[in-house]
Amino acid sequence: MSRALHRADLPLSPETRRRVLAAVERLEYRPSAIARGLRLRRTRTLGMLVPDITNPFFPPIIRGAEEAARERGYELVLCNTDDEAEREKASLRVLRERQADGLLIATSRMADATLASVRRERFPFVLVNRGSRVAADPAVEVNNSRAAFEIVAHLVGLGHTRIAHIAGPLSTTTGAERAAGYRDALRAHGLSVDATLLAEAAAYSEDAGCAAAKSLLHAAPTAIFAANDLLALGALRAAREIGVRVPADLSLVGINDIPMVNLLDPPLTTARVPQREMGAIAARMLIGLLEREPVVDRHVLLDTELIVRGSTAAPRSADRRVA
Amino acid sequence: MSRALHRADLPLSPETRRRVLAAVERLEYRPSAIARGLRLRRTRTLGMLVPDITNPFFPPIIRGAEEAARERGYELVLCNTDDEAEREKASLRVLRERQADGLLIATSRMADATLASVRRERFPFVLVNRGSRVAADPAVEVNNSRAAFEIVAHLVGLGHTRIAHIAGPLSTTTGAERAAGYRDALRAHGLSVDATLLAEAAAYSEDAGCAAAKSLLHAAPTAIFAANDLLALGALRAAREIGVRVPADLSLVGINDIPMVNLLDPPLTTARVPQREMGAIAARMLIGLLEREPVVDRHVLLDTELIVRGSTAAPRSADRRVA
DNA sequence: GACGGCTCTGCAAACGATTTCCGTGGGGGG
DNA sequence: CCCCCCACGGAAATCGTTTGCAGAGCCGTC
Repeated sequence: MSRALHRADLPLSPETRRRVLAAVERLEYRPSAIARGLRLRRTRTLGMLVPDITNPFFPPIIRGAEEAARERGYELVLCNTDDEAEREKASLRVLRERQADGLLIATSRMADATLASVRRERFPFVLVNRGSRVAADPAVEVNNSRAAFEIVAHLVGLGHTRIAHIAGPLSTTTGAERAAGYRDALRAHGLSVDATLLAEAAAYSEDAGCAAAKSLLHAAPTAIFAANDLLALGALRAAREIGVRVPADLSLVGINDIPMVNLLDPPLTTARVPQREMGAIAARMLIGLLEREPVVDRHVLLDTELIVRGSTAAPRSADRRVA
Repeated sequence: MSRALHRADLPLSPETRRRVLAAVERLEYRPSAIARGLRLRRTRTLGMLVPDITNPFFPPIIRGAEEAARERGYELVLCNTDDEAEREKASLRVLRERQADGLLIATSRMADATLASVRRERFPFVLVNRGSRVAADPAVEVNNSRAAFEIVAHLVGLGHTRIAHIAGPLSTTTGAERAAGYRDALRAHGLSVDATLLAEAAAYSEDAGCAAAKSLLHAAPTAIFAANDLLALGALRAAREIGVRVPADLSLVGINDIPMVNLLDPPLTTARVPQREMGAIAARMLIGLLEREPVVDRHVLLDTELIVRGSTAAPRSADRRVA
């Protein structure tokens, strides 16, 4: 029976196969994924760890992964970790109990110990939107330094010289790489790196962005490059509260191009991350590893696309110079 | 063994139980949810159907459901249906194969046939943010007519008399109920219902809202009540494109209070739906049904809370009258 | 007519946990 | 001294699928 359904390679007369299929139809036979999982010790299920599905950055990644997985007959099971080690461990336990075949890890700062334990147990995984200290870990990342470089170049091109940066938590690879990219870009454009123009946000949240922006605004930057859109939104709120106009007094840039930032007033200039694609590539990579396909490129770097909108403009001094 | 772990009621000396637990610890024994599911024919898994996780309305509902489920030892498996009958059927098949114990159905317009088949097979389910023709179906809904009434009352209180409505798809229960509530509220305030001030959106999307708003603006309303925030965002875009100022020329209200609408300029007046709570209540209700608990209230109606922000103001004529 | 190569069928084992059933040994009560 | 009950250990059945193996037909060839 299962021979007729699954093993196209086995010799089997067309007539027999047809009869089996007819019986399947008639009895509305639905194989039990549970029993199959028990026997095969694989469930065609991928576990995905995200910090928080409520963060608009993640849903498109999830959908991308889900679609790529479904194309190959895999399902996706989601776990929110809230970036807490406790929840990470609990999620891992659940996914292991349910026999997930592999893991997509999109938590920006999973405790190193947790990641190490996954690695030690040889549980297949792919990192999404983050790297790790271990170069051999398969990962799909954004070219953060290049994104930072383009953003700084855009601001410099508009005439800005006092460009501040709200860094993401430096414990995350994205936060660290973007901050490094910011510094490199400043130097590449002959600008000095001023410590008063650099603040580390406590988290990738609007509140943290607001707090960081308020401290930065004392140093009177003409532009702020925030490490992601949520931080930029916080900075926008801070600017409003203090009475700084965007973009007249302050240009603002984020990263990610999450939904709705195009509807803000002013609409946010940002670097678009191909989220769906990122999720899809990661899922395909993981499935490739699981099925031991030969040529799996274990490290993908995705480029961002700078989307210039209304939140960036020439600084006032430059205006005057032109006028 | 399983006696020691699961059956607290059975007689067992404390010493023996302790020894078993110690062995479990030592061997790092992790029971396989797969094998247990096969034997027990229940998996402590809830399936959840949503149209699109990318729609910011759903993630908080999902998290609420997930947390309530986890509290009782259940997991949540998510399926996006994109409101397509095909995908709905496929998702149902997957969830059945994987032996989900019950379903949370948050798709606004699941094909009646699909819902009927679930009902016929006595697959336990709870409807979320929607009702159904069959009154006996357990559901957690929003008091849509009351929400619509409050919104219209707010606009009337500001002095508006030409109040338009962008209805959601009337095939959805939310769309139909809100449109009905809008009409009732107009009549209750002594205003006539004008067909030119009513448009049905093709979908709950920003684009559909933009298109509907453009057609409505010909009738020169002083306020638009959109059936949800995404539609309101579309209306906002339409107003901007046409050069109508919000709220000076046009007041705008949505429903849901999805994230970031408070950051728009102007921030959106809307009716907040307790999304997390809705998800949590639905999950608890479903688990109650599954475990055959006696007193399960099969129909919950949640109230919204009107959040007045900057997108609503007195109409210009009223301004003049007051001045 | 025997034999080899097909196709097909049926049997049985395994996957891992739960549950039930039964047997045994010891201790306490009658 | 006998009997019964309790705590515990061990064995077996079960869930539904996959898969290996053995054997039964059947046909064609030598």
